[in-house]
Amino acid sequence: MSGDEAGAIGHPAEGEATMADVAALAEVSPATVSRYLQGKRVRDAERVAAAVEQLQYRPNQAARGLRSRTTGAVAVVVRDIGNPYAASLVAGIQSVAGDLGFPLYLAGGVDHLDEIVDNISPRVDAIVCAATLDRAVLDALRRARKPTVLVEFEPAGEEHEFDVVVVDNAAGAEAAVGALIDLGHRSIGVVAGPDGVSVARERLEGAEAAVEKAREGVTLAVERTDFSFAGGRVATGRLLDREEPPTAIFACNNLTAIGTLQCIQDRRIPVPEQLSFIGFDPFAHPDLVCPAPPSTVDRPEEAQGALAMRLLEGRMSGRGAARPRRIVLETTLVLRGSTGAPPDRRADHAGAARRRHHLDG
Amino acid sequence: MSGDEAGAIGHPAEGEATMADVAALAEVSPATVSRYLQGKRVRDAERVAAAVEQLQYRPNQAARGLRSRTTGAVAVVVRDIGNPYAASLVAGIQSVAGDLGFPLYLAGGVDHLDEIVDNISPRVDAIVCAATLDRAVLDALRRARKPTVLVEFEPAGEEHEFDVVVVDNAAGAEAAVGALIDLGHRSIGVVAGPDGVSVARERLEGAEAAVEKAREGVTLAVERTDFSFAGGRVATGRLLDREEPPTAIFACNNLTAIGTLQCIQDRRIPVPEQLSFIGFDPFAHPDLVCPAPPSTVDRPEEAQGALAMRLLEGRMSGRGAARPRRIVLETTLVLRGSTGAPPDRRADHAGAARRRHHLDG
DNA sequence: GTGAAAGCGCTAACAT
DNA sequence: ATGTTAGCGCTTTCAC
Repeated sequence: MSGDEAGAIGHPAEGEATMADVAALAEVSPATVSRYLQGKRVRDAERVAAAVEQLQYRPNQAARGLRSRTTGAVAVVVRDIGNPYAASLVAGIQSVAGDLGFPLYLAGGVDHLDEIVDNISPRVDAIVCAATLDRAVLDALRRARKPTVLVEFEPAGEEHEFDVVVVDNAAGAEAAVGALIDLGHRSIGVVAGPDGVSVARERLEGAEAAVEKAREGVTLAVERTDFSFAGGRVATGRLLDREEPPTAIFACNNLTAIGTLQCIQDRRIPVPEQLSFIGFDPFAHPDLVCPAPPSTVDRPEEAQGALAMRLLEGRMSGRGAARPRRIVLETTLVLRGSTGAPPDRRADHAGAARRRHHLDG
Repeated sequence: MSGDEAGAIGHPAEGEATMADVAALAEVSPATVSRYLQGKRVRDAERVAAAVEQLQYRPNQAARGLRSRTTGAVAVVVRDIGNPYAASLVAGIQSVAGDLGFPLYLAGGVDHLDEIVDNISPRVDAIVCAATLDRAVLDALRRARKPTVLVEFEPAGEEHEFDVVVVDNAAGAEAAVGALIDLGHRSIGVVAGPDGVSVARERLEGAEAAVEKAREGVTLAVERTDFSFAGGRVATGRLLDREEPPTAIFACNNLTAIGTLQCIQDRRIPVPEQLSFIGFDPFAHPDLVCPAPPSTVDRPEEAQGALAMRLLEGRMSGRGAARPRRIVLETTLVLRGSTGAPPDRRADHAGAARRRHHLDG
């Protein structure tokens, strides 16, 4: 395919033009073309550029990778791309990876994540991992020996050498529970996550911190879940079945929040009149949610992804501190219709509701 | 790194073992190892297997690709991974790609999709494209000269050579509008999509077909949108502002459906008492949606993705018909609380509603 | 700054 | 069925 006549004609009959073709057409050596492509100064840059353009030359990534041991690609690891949080994160990563010219591998699956990481890691220069981490996955990440950034999930109580981009989960939870306390709630239910998951622990700790700061007789009723949709539903049922059910519920992630709302819906509990609600993680369209638009602790998901990708880019190009970096982003508490005063403090609120109703009619 | 002492020790000091290392340890030629790895029959298979295991040998994909001109990877092209439909589809593709051992490139972005396809195509053996298609994207797909399957979106009125996995959009829309007609609706609003998008056209045609079949005085009020969220909201407003507003609305995709519901919510229109609603595409949690759980025409998104990937696998391994295949899946109409009889036929329904209310209280 | 030459790790002819 | 050989397209010494 490469050869004399190809250069002369300007169009290798079939298949891609090679660097040798470009070199021949530009009347330089392949080495010069290679240098030109790497952005180095070259005497006949214009002629080379013209040849590249004329032949529609595209470097062969396999050959380049074989020689230089790079791939020019990045992997993003998530357990379930169907989770809106993961999808937004990936969207954020994708947008900056695209700008940087890095194709993105999507590696995922609920199980065997360690094997998946092992399979993908030779194909990439760097990894973004936004999945709950167990020992096996962590080991796979280490085996990769590639720049890696952990997004949102950190290994449970363990030293590690990776960069990290997280949100301040504890502060977010504290703000949420604090807001409920300020409204007068004294018994607050928490739909928590697994103890082994970093974000679950932090959010629970944040909730507890808010209670401690209040220093009044505020009690927290905690139900653990697996952070699933169904788990949230069951846990909420348990909370509401207690002797003295809470007047407010804080659900610690997006899936359990759905479960909580479904349970509330099933039981036709007036929100926020009888029960207030705050969830962690944004809803796509809160204004369409029953029984009331849910208050949420929102994270900047796309920004988080974008930041992770930029961090990685820095590592790959050798810039950045040698030490692992840890970036903590802030959450935002958005109070919506699902949050109000507890029943025993609602006199004035009920009046306000009536007044609003009048205005509507 | 490869060489005599490596084989003897069994552990190349650093970096990966090469095929030569394996061959030396197993006392066969590299070619035999290569054949073994490709699943061909080899005399000393056990010894080779042992050597592979002992050295933790992982083939170098770059070298393999350079030689064999394959990549072992697949690309999935979507415009916006944040769209739940796209995310589900990708999940379906991912699950079978994982089983087949194909890493997945996620290629996407709203703009410049043709360039993105050009960039990704040399890195993959096959492409799944689930994005609206314009001339530029289509050309990029053709330039790739790789097995390609189009999911959901087909080029607007144009011959093409690609495999296709779609749902029967027209039948789905016809079922939805037919159900509204059967309930007694005579004026039905349609929030349609852009004329250039195949699914938009088909869904509108399906709606029209239902009206024709009815042969009574049923009229369709059509508002075009760009299939966006905001577009759906505006279009719904226009429908409701008409002289004789429709008693039911059919929204032709998931984004416009959200917009429609928001508009309905804004105007506090009772659903389904005064206005019925059906959308195209599933909602993640329909029971939590206000003002009423939306009826929807559901597609088997994950199955669609899985099927596309299997089709591709067949093409890559040379199996399958030479001619392009076209697979059409069925949709499912799910009627929920957002759909009922029109106001002028609600006498009995209102009674039913009252009765239900009594039972609750 | 440039060109010549070597070689990354693998697969595919080819001859045996 | 096996080994030998060549070379995929590129980057990177090295000498100039």
